[in-house]
Amino acid sequence: MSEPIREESKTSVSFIEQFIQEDIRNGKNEGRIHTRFPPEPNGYLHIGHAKAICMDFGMAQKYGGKCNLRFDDTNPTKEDVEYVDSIKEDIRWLGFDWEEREFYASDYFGRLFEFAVDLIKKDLAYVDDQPAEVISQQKGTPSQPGEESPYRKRTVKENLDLFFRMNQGEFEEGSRVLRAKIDMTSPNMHMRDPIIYRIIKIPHHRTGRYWNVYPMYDFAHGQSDYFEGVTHSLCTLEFEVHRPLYDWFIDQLKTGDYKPRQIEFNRLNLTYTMMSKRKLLELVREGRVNGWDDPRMPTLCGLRRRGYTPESIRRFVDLIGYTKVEAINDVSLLEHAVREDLNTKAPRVFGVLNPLKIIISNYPKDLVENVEVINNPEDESMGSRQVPFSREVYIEQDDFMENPPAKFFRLAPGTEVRLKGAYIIKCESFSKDEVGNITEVFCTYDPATKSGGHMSDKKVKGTLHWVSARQAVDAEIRLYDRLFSHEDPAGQKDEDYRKFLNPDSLRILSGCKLEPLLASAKPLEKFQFQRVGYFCVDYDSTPEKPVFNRTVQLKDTWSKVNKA
RNA sequence: UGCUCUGUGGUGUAAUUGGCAACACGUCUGACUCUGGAUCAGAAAAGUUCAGGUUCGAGCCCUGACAGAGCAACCA
Repeated sequence: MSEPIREESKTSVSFIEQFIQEDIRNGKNEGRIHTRFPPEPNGYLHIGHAKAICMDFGMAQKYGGKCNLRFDDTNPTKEDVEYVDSIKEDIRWLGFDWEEREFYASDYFGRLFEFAVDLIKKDLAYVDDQPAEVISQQKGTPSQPGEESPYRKRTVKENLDLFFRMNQGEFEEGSRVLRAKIDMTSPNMHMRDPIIYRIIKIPHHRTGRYWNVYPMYDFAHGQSDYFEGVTHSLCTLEFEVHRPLYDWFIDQLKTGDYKPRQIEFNRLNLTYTMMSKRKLLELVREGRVNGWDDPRMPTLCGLRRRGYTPESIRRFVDLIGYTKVEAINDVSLLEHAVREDLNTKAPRVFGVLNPLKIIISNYPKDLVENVEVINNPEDESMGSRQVPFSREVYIEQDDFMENPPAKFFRLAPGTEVRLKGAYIIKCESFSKDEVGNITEVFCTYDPATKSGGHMSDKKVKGTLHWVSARQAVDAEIRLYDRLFSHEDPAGQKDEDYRKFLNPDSLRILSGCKLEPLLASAKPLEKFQFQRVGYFCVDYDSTPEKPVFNRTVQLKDTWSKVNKA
């Protein structure tokens, strides 16, 4: 027998990978492959970042290179150590390792400052004393060229003096900036004398009050790549127009042949999902969700708590691919990826969400039997377990119908069904309360039909999952639905997205009945409740009060029966 | 009105670099019933934004339109 074709060999090679292969072929940068993942520590990582992480670390892995983790911490007004820690945890959880290469743009503040001084000396940078609005006005518009600042012709000596004094804290925030001297008439706005240093007096989370000037993104990113020996700087599409500036700075800086290269790819967008860090922060602050790790959030910690596996997220990223098209990916593909993964990993267990009591009138009152049930029919190695069975059991409310339609194979007056792993029972009668709700169903069982017994091959139309009433564990189950009811909340006008919030995104069911072994389930353990869906034990679960989050629903094909 | 990028079934991606447009998700059929909402079998669905050109042959090359996105933070 030949080995099945490896998943990897079926996947096509992205345009980025083609560039990388070409660079290796040409012996560029001695054939080294070195990437980096550069988050700004101003929020939690979400599934969009997972796409970048998989690319950055994935390419290094595949081509025997390295991938650095670098925190892009050039703006102390927005950043915090809280985020640094969560980012590291989430990358590890996803399954990637930066080894000892944990870097910070702030590590390079000294060298960047020197480089800026260098540019000043070469008359390629100057201090501008104008206020922000004036500088912005002089920049022109995308269709109209800008005009030069009156300070553009300052002498090198004066620029040097002012820049040092800016850093000594002599001037107020906003009073002066350092700009690169490039071309105010360039068709590319980013080349119109970009601001490269600004005064900020808020302490930095790592360097404290040491600096009073901080480099802008464009002045830090490429250079940091260069300092670290990065060869391929992969980022998202919106940085495409920054590339000439990226190259300009590195050309001023580089001394040998080595040069990093920026390549852009498309961002991950998901239907019904909002990925803007700023807006996610708003949802947290306004209390519309219960924190960054609320299972409805698209954050990695939210998905983790919801029961998504790192494998399923990596698989999803692999499925959607990397291109330059602004795509909106269907969440159903992500859901498919989790089902696919969990289907093989999550043991099947009995859990009844909406219990209906069955009383088996001819079953001995005090008898408790243990019946054996397979843990995963797709994987024998997962073994089996014992489940207690007794005279009173719960089944799912919608597994019983008083007036069943055609093709309803479950329990109804006069019909027989098998209780999975146990006996065939027959419905004899049922009782209702004043308002007409069915309260109890009375059945009889046939002792000869026990699973594995001599009459066990008797045919019945349906099989139901159940939980023994006396031994059942009462649990709380949280059903999560999509946070937004609009397919593209992120595409809406800034403040509009709130009106697409789905009021039913969280439903809490209490009094759910589970089989006893689930009382000792550990947080983050995953199960498939037979016929109901995939569930994950929540962090705040206790043996006294187990709490389960629904990871994802099974595909609902049984509803066809109800429609008929 | 400028510059940069992008247009392939409903969605996301392929197409050995010029050779019968393929795969996945989704949708719809059907089979299977000691639960597996799994699995299996099948179907519908694009002629590649449009118009020219080169070629025996174009999704791919050329020209010109059209459409969408990004760019005017002392954010990243």
